[in-house]
Amino acid sequence: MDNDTKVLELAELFKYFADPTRIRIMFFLRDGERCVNDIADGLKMTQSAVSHQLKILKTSKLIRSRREGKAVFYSLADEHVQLILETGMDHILE
Amino acid sequence: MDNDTKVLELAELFKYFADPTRIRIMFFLRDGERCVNDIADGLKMTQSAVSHQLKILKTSKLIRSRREGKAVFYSLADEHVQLILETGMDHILE
DNA sequence: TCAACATATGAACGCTTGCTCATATGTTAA
DNA sequence: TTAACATATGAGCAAGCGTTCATATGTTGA
Repeated sequence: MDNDTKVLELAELFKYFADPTRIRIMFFLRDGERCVNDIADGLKMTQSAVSHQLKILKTSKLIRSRREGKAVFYSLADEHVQLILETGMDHILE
Repeated sequence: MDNDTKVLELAELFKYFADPTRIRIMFFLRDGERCVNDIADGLKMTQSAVSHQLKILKTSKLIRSRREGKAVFYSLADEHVQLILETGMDHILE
């Protein structure tokens, strides 16, 4: 991967963290997996808006999904996601 | 600071990392401070575009500036900036 | 198979953002 | 002060993005 590609992908990655709704969703998933409806209820958002954002987060590999019957459960993809969130938070709180 | 404010500020922070031009500028500053013209030359951008982005990065406290004669030198603000960039890069390269 | 529920998706709209172009401000040397 | 250089800024435009609304797809139990 050349440098230009790295820069583009890095900017792309941070773009997914650059929205309050997605941050809230990722924070909401820190305690473990949740289904779409629970996320929508918990964050007081429409099911549609949540689902759109979940798709974006999943496509970007920041979250995972698992179907169980009618429900689809989402969870954070790996510890990088948490680390990025926490480093950002450290910066904010400084 | 309440949670809503934290989320908004965190999203705001990542927004500044979410642009290839700003990433390139920050990478360009990793080796030490540089003046506006050197950045524009090094990144093959117009002086105006660079200056606009530098203002954004400085307002958001991701970079610092220091005037020396006609030139203004910019540098990364602190180690959080580097850490966020590096953690993001680790994620990309995984 | 059909009704009820859970989730996903497409279109459209309003808002934001990064660029260019033109111009303004700041600084030094003469 | 004035010319020359370095940097900053304002207006305007094109592209991208998050939401809502309407609808489609997927799944289960009867």
